[in-house]
Amino acid sequence: MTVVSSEPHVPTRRERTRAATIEEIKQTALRLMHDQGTTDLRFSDIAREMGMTAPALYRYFGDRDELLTAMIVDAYDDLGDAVAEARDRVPLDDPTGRLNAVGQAYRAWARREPQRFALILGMPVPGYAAPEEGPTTEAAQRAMAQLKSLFFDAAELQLLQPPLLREVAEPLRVCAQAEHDVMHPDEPVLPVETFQAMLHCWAALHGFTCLEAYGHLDWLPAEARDSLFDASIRLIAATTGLPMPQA
Amino acid sequence: MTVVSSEPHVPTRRERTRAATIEEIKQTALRLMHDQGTTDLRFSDIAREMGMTAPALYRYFGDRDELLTAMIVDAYDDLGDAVAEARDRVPLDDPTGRLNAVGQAYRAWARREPQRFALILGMPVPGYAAPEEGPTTEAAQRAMAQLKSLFFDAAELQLLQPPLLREVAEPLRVCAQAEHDVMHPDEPVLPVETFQAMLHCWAALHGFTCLEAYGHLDWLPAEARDSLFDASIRLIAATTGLPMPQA
DNA sequence: TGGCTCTGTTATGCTTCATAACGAACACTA
DNA sequence: TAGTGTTCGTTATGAAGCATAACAGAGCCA
Repeated sequence: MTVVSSEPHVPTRRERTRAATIEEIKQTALRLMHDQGTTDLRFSDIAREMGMTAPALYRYFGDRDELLTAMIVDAYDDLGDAVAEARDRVPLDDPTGRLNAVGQAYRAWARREPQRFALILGMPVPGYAAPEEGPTTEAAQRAMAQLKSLFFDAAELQLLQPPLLREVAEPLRVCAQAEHDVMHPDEPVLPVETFQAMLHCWAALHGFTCLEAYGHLDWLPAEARDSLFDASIRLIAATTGLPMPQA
Repeated sequence: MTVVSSEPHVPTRRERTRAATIEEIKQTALRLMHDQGTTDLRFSDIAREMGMTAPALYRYFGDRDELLTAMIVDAYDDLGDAVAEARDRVPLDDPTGRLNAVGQAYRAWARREPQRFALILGMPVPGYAAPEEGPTTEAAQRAMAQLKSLFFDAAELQLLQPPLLREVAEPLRVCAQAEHDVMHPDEPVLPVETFQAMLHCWAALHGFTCLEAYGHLDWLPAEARDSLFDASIRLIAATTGLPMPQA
């Protein structure tokens, strides 16, 4: 029980297998969600799939909600990673290209895993009460920071033109300042109108993504949806003051 | 069983009470969803609330999905009505004001009834399979037409400037034409770039609404959210080519 | 009044979440 | 190598939900 070694924590064999089981549970739950196409998950199904009985899972997650919380955190992290990776594949001095990459990654992730997308950014799962101030909000902030940093980098390189809408109402103005002080005190302060435009950008991107991921754009053929998305990204770039590609 | 009267259908007493019961079931389900804050609904709860036993409900809805379908249709209709009513309160010659009214109505409805909003425009409820080609898609199209008609009216009055983005990729172009021919063959044809902008408009509006309704903007104080929404509406108006208010 | 339908009931079966009680494997210590 | 406590899994049990079956009373009509 007492850790004597000087290393932070040498995982014992038991801890390793335990961690592996936890991971397997989450993976199995993920696969089941994906297969069945719902955000619903049953302990019995997971256990059956793993060749175990349902009560055994309670050794690892005290509750159905606890498993859900873990999966929500994972999903946020995964989405954030996907976005960050796509963004960083485009050079810093091409912020519009980076925005496009971020948008495409966001969209692709949601289409690839609509259930996880619904889990984190949709309506809370029936019967699930998110832990207050818990790890989920942290994970959400981490993911959101990936989008913000795009604008920070662009601002630093002087690549940000004024956005389409210059006026910012007072409540949002003070709030932007507060948000900056709390979340990014070390970053240079972003123009308020850019902050406003950025939120609009997120909303527009998110809206398209939701509609598509949940099938509400199925009446459009795939290529038309792609065209529309491209157009939306260009509109978003224009409204936020990112340099337009050629045209 | 055979209807002999010349009137389309004189509802007999039994039919009236039956319809009333169906209505009460839906109302009760709605209230429970609202109270519990989920899209989950249990026959047992509804029955208990109505002073009945659960199996009795199967006389009115053969299935939990059947009840859900009915509620989805109602929700679409209700949303469509709310949007149309708000829109028509603003004169025809002020399309930007009408857009604002539509946006506010959409947003207000979603905030007032996040569960119903999730029901129709969110991820399908766990275990619910929407009937193919059923009444839900019709209801959805009716609701969506309320937004479109705003643009039709504006176009008819020559109040539509070219949108911010003129280029429209080929796949979307042909698709817009087809959509028009199928859905609104009698209306004058809308410029393709306006069609594109309109979809972007819907997505942006929907994105903000989703984020707010599901609590992902709770870190912003209410007045800041209002400001942001106003700004978004103005941005949307600008991108779609609607005349900007004063500025 | 007799007969039919409609509407509700109780009884039943299956499935899930969740807990309790128990047993076997493991790791560590003497 | 044998002993001991922890960990992990099992079966057993209970409560609740969906759904169906079988049955009983009320309404309507000849």
